[in-house]
Amino acid sequence: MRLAELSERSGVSTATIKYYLREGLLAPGRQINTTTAEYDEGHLRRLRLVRALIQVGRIPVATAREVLGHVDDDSLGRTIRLGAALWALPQGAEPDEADPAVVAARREVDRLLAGLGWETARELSPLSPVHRSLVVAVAALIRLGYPWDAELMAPYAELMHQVARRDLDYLETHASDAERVETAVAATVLFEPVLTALHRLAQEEESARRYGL
Amino acid sequence: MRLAELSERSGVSTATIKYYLREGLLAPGRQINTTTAEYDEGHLRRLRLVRALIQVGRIPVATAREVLGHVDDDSLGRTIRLGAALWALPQGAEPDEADPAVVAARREVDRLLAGLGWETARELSPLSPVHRSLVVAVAALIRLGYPWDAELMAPYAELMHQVARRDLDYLETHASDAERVETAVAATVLFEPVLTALHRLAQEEESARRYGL
DNA sequence: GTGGTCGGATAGTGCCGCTAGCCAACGGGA
DNA sequence: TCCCGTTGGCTAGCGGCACTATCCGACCAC
Repeated sequence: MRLAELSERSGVSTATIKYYLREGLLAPGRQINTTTAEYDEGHLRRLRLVRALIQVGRIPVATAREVLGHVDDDSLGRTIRLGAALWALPQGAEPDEADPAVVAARREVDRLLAGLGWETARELSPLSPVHRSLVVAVAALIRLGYPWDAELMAPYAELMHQVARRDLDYLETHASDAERVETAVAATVLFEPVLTALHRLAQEEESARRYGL
Repeated sequence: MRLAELSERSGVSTATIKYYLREGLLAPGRQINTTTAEYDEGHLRRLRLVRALIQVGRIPVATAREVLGHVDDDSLGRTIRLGAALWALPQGAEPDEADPAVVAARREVDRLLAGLGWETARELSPLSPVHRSLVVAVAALIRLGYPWDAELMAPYAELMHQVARRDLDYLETHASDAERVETAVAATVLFEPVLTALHRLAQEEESARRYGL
């Protein structure tokens, strides 16, 4: 398969594919001569993943490169690779530790994790980017004056834990060992828009039931 | 309160506040003379909301203007205003109806809503932007070759329905009538990053429990 | 009266995700 | 054998977005 066919089958313009190649999101094809390269089904698959991450998952190109770099890093074990890939995902600003809302948010998040017994999350908490983005989001709610503490978050966390168990069950049944890291990344990034949309639909539905249209 | 104080108390630069005033995200202050305007606590509160929507909720400035416009529209009833505000929220591309993945995704989403008995969502489905973004996200998963049908989504939808019930309970206990629309918008937009972060934390935790660190 | 601050306006900046155009080197069909 | 379309590589440019910097003339406190 050459560039034009890769473009046609993926629906991505040749100019954009060239851009992804330049940015290292897509491995170069097998060079046949100075002016021709051959791409395979793996390239097509990866290209579709890249598009999904960027367009549906709203991940910046630079972040996608980093994440996919970890996915492809054969020098590491599966679990580490996955951890590194997910570690690279979060975006968003650093919390300002001088802000009292941030201090309060951090306290509540730590209390939440303690109450849930999420020991892994607690051990990693000073470092984890996910933990940081949770603190930032909670701090925003507190700053707006909404009471938002560990007791309020706990049931939400339990529900998301149920979601996470389903995610991993899905992973175990639908992905072979070889592709598990890639599938895990896709699942983390692409389930989120689905969850968000279901959340909003559920809000609309429940709101209509309680208060009418 | 004048511009400088509004800036100091909100942590937003005067240049940015001027920009928000220009863009209509913030009502002008009470004009004292040609060169001075007076702002009040309401302006401060709104400014913090705007910042939260844009920075934490990642909503584009133009969308925030539209959403807040609906929140402030006194000519409509509360329910309508809220609906209009939430209607304006979603971002993201239009689905390409010629794409077989999109067709399949739409079919599964419709089956899902029928199975759940979410009649409101079904009635609005051809129009609702949330419905569209769900279709786009599901289509991306299908395009990547993941089996993803109504039966798989249903338990996720039920869980998000439980989340939505909590959201509305929270709204009923923590917001007065007057500020309910504003609170509802804040809740929809700002709970999402919290949920997303909890989701990823739960994934990390569950993954560590199943497979070790 | 004069220095500092105000609101208002305009132009510019930096980043991001492409996109367009050029080039010389092939290579498959007539 | 010729020739024209396509290729990979390269560089430059574009359009949108969220600010940001600067200037200006008006004003007010001292």
